[in-house]
Amino acid sequence: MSRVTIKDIARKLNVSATTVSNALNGKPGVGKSARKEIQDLARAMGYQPNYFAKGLVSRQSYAIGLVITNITDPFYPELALGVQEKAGEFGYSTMLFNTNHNQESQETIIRMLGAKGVDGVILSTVRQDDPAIDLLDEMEMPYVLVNRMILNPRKAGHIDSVTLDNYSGSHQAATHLCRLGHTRIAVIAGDMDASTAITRTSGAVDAFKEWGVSIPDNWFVDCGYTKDRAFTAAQKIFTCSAPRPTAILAQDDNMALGVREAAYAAGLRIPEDLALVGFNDISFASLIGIELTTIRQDQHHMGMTCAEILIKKLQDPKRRGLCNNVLIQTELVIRKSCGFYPDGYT
Amino acid sequence: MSRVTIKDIARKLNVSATTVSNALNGKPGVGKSARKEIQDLARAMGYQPNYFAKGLVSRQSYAIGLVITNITDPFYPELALGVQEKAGEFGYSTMLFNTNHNQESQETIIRMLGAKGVDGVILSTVRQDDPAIDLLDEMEMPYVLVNRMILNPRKAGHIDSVTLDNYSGSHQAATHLCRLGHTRIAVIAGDMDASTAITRTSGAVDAFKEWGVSIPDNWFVDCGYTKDRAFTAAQKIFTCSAPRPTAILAQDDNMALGVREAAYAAGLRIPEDLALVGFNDISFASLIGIELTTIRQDQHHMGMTCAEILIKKLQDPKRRGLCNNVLIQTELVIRKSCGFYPDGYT
DNA sequence: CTTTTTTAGTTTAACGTTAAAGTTGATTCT
DNA sequence: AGAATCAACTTTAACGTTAAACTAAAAAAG
Repeated sequence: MSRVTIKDIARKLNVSATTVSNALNGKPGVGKSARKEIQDLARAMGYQPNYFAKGLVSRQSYAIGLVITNITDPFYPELALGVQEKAGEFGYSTMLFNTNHNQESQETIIRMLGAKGVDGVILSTVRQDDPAIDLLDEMEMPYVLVNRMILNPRKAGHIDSVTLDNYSGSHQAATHLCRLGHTRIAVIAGDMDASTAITRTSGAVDAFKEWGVSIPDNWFVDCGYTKDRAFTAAQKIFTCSAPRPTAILAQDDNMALGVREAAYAAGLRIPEDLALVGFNDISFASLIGIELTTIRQDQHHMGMTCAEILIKKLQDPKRRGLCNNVLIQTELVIRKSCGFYPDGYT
Repeated sequence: MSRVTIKDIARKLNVSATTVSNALNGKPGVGKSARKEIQDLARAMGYQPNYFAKGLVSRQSYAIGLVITNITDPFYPELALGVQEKAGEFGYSTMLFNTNHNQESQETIIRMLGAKGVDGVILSTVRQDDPAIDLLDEMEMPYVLVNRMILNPRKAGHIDSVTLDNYSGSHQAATHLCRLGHTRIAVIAGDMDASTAITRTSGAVDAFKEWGVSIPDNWFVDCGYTKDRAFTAAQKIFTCSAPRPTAILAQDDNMALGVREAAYAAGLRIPEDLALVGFNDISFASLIGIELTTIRQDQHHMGMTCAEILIKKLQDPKRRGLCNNVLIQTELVIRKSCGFYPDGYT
């Protein structure tokens, strides 16, 4: 691989290595004809600058790390793609790592990213007071959070984040159920140590208040963002509650799918016996037979946005002091799972 | 980041940099007590070896590249996860790149991987006679193909690959349809320039022969591996063919979902009016209301396998000459989309 | 026409690590 | 006891690139 070095080119043309370097990097101090000669020869010889030598002197890797929980969660692929595309535009490559929700491995990964010399990190799905954040601060590694923000106002002011407008998304979803006349609504919440779940819950609670809907405590289930846990939680609600809820607000489409399976298992029809709303609009939510009413978010855009914030910050030291907290707007997508079809939708 | 160098440690302990390096890398020539002292101080100072300096002298990056078409295709996340996990076990990190089916960007990506000094590449979904392969050979970059193999016997002998046993998988699927009594079967084939599609088609064709089923030419559609194209292809078949096929063999679950939507749009019920088989068993194939009969494959295992082959090859030059072509076994998963439920399945 | 400035270079050193060759002084062998 | 071996180091150089300081000649300025 890349065996041709700057020195080889220099030797052939009887110039110094520095001149070659300057010529190829568009720096001044090289004559017009010599520059062209050098560039042509470099191309002809298939010269590729050595990444390690460059990194050693510049202390830049032009690589960023993207740390997610698990790429097999349908929430992430589109996000990862957005990050990679935007990073690619700036000439950065992306290293993707899965923590599998494991705190320890998250720290190991971050340390490794540091050792590999990435220029910055995009960190998804951190918890409040996550030690990963302190670690990154300590390493003086630039980073941007995505899909979670730090709510603690003391920290929040200097931590960049790109998140959904979870409050208004969840408010929209809850309002939709209330408007359809539901008054017995259960909320299957994601991990309540996550900013998304906290904010989504408060959006729903406020909507319920506005509509005068009150909900028993045991219909708020803090169950963790997985299909299986949502299945179990829903099962419990269906068997233990009389009267049963007529609607369920799941804070995530995967969880909604879990609820759906539990509902079918309990002999309930959707939407006839149970209205169901999800959150995320993963690709499969639109399939015939599923047709989940949900809150759409543009993960691709989220990915692009956080990559852009990070890289601009890397490239422009002036931006270092500024703090970006971007809220991505959501959209209510009405399908069939709540039993209300808008005009033109069949 | 990683500001502590070997020299800092050396200076503090009045030894040479080489001794520190040797002590930390477990090499001989360092006294027991000195070694311990060095290791302790290194830990205390938070020493992290500089990746670029190491790479510059060792010419190893401990990074591999994984080139796929698009991570948002549900086929890939599990594969990517498997690659990363296995690579991680060996201390390698993975750089993921999406070609978006674009030949040119694939070549750009491979060149960039070369420039970034990855030690090897896992390349998915190449075409027969793909220029990417020549490029990798020319760069003398070790690589393993996954999900495709090169059928041309002149080349095949020295190209590692990990693929499904597509022939027998497709044979199983076709046999299943024939055994259920179908004789009017259409095949929606993926891109016929891909080894998977070629092999899957030949497995199906052989099964049809064995059952004496003959199929008109226009019921073999070479349509490209996407849901949308499969939708269009199926639509055409439903409207143009009389009598209509009673079963469709889709060479991919996404395509099967496209066929499913087209069938519903044409007023056909599944399985009553149309039996449908997919291929891959993506996670959504099992959802209630979809319940697609399909061929399961273990992408995670595929990912692990190809990462292992690549890295073992990187680490052991003796293996360089050997060629691995691993076939991963498939399994027929019978759900409801063909109208036959085995015992215990409701 | 001398002095200053500019252009087009060169030389040196540094980034952090490690391989290779050299230097001690102690230990073992005969 | 003297030679050979060994252990525990050190010194030097190299990996490929670039920043910084230098030089020589040409061009511009006075």
